[in-house]
Amino acid sequence: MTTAPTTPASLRDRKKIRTRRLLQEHALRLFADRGYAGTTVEDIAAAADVSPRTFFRYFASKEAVVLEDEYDPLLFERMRRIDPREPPVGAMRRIIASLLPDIYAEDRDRILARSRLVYGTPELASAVNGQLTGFERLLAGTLAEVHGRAPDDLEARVVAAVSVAAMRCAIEQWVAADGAPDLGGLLDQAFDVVERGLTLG
Amino acid sequence: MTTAPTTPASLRDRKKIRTRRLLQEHALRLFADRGYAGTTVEDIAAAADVSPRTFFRYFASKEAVVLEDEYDPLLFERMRRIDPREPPVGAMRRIIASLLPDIYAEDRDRILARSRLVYGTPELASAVNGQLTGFERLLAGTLAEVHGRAPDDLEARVVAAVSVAAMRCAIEQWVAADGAPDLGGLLDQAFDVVERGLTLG
DNA sequence: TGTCTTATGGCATCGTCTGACGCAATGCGC
DNA sequence: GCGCATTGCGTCAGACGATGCCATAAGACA
Repeated sequence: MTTAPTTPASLRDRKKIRTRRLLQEHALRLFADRGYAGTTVEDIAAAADVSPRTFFRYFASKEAVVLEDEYDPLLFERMRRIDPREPPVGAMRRIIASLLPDIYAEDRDRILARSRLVYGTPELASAVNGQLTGFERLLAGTLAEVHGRAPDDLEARVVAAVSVAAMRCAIEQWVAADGAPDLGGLLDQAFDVVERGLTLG
Repeated sequence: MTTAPTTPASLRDRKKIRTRRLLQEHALRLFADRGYAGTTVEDIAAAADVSPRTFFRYFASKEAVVLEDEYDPLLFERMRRIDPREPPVGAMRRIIASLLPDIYAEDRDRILARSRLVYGTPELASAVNGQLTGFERLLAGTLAEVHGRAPDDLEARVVAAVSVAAMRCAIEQWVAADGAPDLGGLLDQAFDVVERGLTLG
């Protein structure tokens, strides 16, 4: 994932980054140990050796510490550059496929663990849906703009919503199978169903 | 909506039904007045003249008082009777179309008001997504069963997820336009996009 | 070193939600 | 009607998430 070298800047900034990472790591460890509901923000703060108040300065909510995702911005960035002549679904496939290898190489296990936690915890699953909705909205807007349609165009929204839904299915399946099958293959399968107009093979 | 006459049964049961309805009505009224966040469970309980503790005996959460929906079971029921030879999307269209007139006639305004509240309140929007996920899962299971596939079949899940997504888009559009366009027409438009493999017209 | 900025901790508070317990209303067999 | 079992409800106490406020400590900068 060729994380940019990002000079640590000042001591202050380095500390902030460190605290943030500490909080997230301890949180995920504790969640895995005692479950999400069985872990309080106080526990996490204590483990990271900061006050509970400070936890909420880094994360807007207990959920946020799990949902923070560094890949969304990347995906957005690429979406914005879609060629209007390219069929929407094809574009989605291509972009995801181009992002996947990097993610796979570097963060596969971390993402898998986090996903297991998310899908095993109703509250988190619901929250991640909210996140996907945001993504969907942005995607719909981009699609509408690229194709010269009104910002709230129904067809653009459907394309966006359906693409996200297909993607989500593939990922869920992947997580459910403990990351055993190739995610790229599952995504292809899912998008194939969509492209042939939702008929069962 | 030809609500079954359902004899009121015992006095106790009638009281329970009454309290439940009271809580829900006052809640929706207060939410409309002061907003969702601006209304506390204590307010609702006071308006309905019960203790806050009692509120939670009727509704599992503050959200639940909004999300309670009497149509889901109906939709489920019809889904279960799908003919395997019928294309899945066509079946969805047909079932929804058959349900719509009744809902439209009786509860259109109530549903519209509730939907406005839900989509205008991020927390509720997220919660309703969770509800849709449940519906999606059930639909996927039914589809898989009807077509003789494994319960977690990816294609069945994609079909379910995508159908629900398309439906959701149409409804959101309908609500955003204040119920002005015909919901049936929007649903047709949305499903058309899906059936032609997600190409923009 | 001295000063300005900013991150943090502590405290208080609100709101959601849950468990425990006792009381009162209802249902029911007589 | 009467007495007993059932059950719905209010009260109390409390955990937990989340936020505002203020004092203080740590880092930035000259």
